[in-house]
Amino acid sequence: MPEEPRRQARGQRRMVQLLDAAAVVFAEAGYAKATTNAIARQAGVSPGTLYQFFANKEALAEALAERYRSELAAAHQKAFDPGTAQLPLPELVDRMIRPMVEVNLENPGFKALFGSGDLPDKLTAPTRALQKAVTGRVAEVLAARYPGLPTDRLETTAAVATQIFAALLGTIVTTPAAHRERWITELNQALVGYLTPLEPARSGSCG
Amino acid sequence: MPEEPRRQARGQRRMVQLLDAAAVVFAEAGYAKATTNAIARQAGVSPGTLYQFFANKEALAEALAERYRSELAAAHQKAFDPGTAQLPLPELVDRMIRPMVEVNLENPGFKALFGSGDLPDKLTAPTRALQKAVTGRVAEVLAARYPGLPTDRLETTAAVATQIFAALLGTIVTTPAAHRERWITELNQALVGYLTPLEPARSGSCG
DNA sequence: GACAAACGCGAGTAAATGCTCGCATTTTCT
DNA sequence: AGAAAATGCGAGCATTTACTCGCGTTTGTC
Repeated sequence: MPEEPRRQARGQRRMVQLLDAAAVVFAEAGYAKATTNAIARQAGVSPGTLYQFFANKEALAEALAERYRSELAAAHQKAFDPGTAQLPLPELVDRMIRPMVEVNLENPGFKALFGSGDLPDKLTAPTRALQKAVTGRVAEVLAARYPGLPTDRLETTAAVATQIFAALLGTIVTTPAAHRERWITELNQALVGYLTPLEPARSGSCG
Repeated sequence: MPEEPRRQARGQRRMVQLLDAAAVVFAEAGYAKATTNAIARQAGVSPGTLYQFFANKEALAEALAERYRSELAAAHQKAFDPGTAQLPLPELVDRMIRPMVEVNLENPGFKALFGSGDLPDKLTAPTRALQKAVTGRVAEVLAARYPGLPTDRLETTAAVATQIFAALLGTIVTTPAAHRERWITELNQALVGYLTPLEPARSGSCG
């Protein structure tokens, strides 16, 4: 197999440019209907140039998914001081939700790679990686808050919470900003409702 | 536009056969990657024959969605005696969930038309119709249980509940039957948790 | 400056795919 | 029986699309 060429500064910039273009086109058309020619055009580049940097459409999607993965990790790291896990549940959930919604609003292509279930088998890999990264984060937080929870129960809960999140994400990001808060509240309530049974009984709750 | 020919019994059977085949192929490949030639082959029929009965791929999907819509309605009608709405919340949710899961298990193509977000714009119509039918059912039940709820709040709640359901449906139907119950329980808990705040306070709950 | 490697182009290709068309067979109607 | 309508076939068309290739330009290194 041909080895990766040693990239020049110009090439690195082109790659960023192409990923940006891919994000736009994926967001507009979805992965399946997005064409590599359209991505090249969006980047102001010829199809040949695109293939100088990415072996195929799948590799492009993979690289884009990797970018999102790292942006997500950064956003979460910024939102989690140590001690966050001890906050009241609604606030904890809020702190997990907001950064992810923001990443989604800033990166239009995210949903196309994260949410959709109708992708060709080959793309399952990058998508699964994204989902797994998110689920992993959620699991960490749950583990910090509920130290007594058995591992398998924890993983199940994290998976369900992530899927609920993914389900409402589409509605949230496609809603005009004016009414967006309403759906975020709704998502918050759904997650809080799902997680509340795990909370230890609060003293004084029946004052 | 050419009017629909008067179908013979043979033709009606072919249409059923083609819808069955479409369901299988959609389920295996997803809508986008499913080819009409493959559907015809699956039905043991030539491509020309397929187009004798369905104007195009979209019309095929539409007819399939309509079939699912009616199966769903039948399943729900069977599950709802009058008075069901007054059951304890977990049981009510269970009664809503089970028939839909069953319909999904019996109809492999359902998820491909119901769940996926990456569909071409044209298919948005049948998909939306399916989602709307389900959401409508949910809204009816919620209206019966919570008569005081304002309409917009009711619709929002129904939409969210439906999306949560759709999100976990994929996991449920792809899980081997042995572990399926576990995920159904999880879905139940998520929905109960989300809806509990709407319940009127139970007397004696702090006995 | 000279050489190689990376970059860039865009017409072109092979394969896939939704769909058509001419023609043959079967069913329905009178 | 005979006409008309419905059903059936499958080679093949028109289009799309991921990807290639030959060749020219720019960049980095000595």
